[in-house]
Amino acid sequence: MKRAPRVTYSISDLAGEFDVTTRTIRFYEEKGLLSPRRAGTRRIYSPADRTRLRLILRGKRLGLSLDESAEIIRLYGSPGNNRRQLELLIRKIQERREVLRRRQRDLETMLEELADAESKCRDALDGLEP
Amino acid sequence: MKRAPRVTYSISDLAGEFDVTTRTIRFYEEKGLLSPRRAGTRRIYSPADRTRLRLILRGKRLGLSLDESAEIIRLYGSPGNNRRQLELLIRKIQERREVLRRRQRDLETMLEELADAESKCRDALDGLEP
DNA sequence: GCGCTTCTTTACGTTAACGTAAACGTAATT
DNA sequence: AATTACGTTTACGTTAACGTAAAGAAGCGC
Repeated sequence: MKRAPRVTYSISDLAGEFDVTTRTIRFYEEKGLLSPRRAGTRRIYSPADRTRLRLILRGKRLGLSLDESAEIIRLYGSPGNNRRQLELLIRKIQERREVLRRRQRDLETMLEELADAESKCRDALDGLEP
Repeated sequence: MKRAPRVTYSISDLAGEFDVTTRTIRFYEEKGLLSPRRAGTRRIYSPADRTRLRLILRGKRLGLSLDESAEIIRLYGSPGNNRRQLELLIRKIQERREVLRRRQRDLETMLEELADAESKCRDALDGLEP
């Protein structure tokens, strides 16, 4: 029998890895987005906690508020036993996907516009050095 | 000869169209992101102003700060006469594109995860009603 | 056991991005 | 002329998301 690998992280491990301050991580906990185990008074983070943190930060980069990220994370975690619950959950997920697809289009547009701007710059440069 | 179409918008026109408050639009002006013409004391927005506003709001949805959006908008607007200027501009644009491409990957990942969560929900539902 | 580093809680401060309200001007409608 | 609708400036308030600082535990390396 193999032992479970038993990977854990300290708060500054995670802070270092994701390039945020420990204050930020504690703040997320305060808001209910993380709830690490404790060893006495110290926080011990599991790989699952780490994943959560990554989700939160990714959400932030995409312009989600912490509350929005919190909701998404609840979506992942809820086992959803009841039938009515499950259907509601699916609807919620679909809503989220809609929003994200819209952002995807926003991103496309923005990238195209930037590409356009860049090529215009290049044209201007070419016109400058015959 | 055709007349120029002479399209203009009032502040509440734009507020209505983009679903923001007039306060928001004035705030953007205060920050230097918009500078509409005036008719006496009233603000008159051109199609170009409208486009700017759209850029700003799109940026917001993608998690850009107003300052970041301001920089991007300057990128579009700057004629870039000088050669050194042009090269610097191209570099800036490329930086921006890099960041956006990363967000694109973030978005992909998030969408996949949501799709996954949804199908798991559906499986659970199927297991419930034979 | 001692110093050093890392961790803890508590609490007040800060910044961006607006909200909200007052007090007033102007333009069209009735 | 009075009401209604929309616009203006000025100014203080609010919220999210942390920053910063103080003061004290607790593990570890020698």
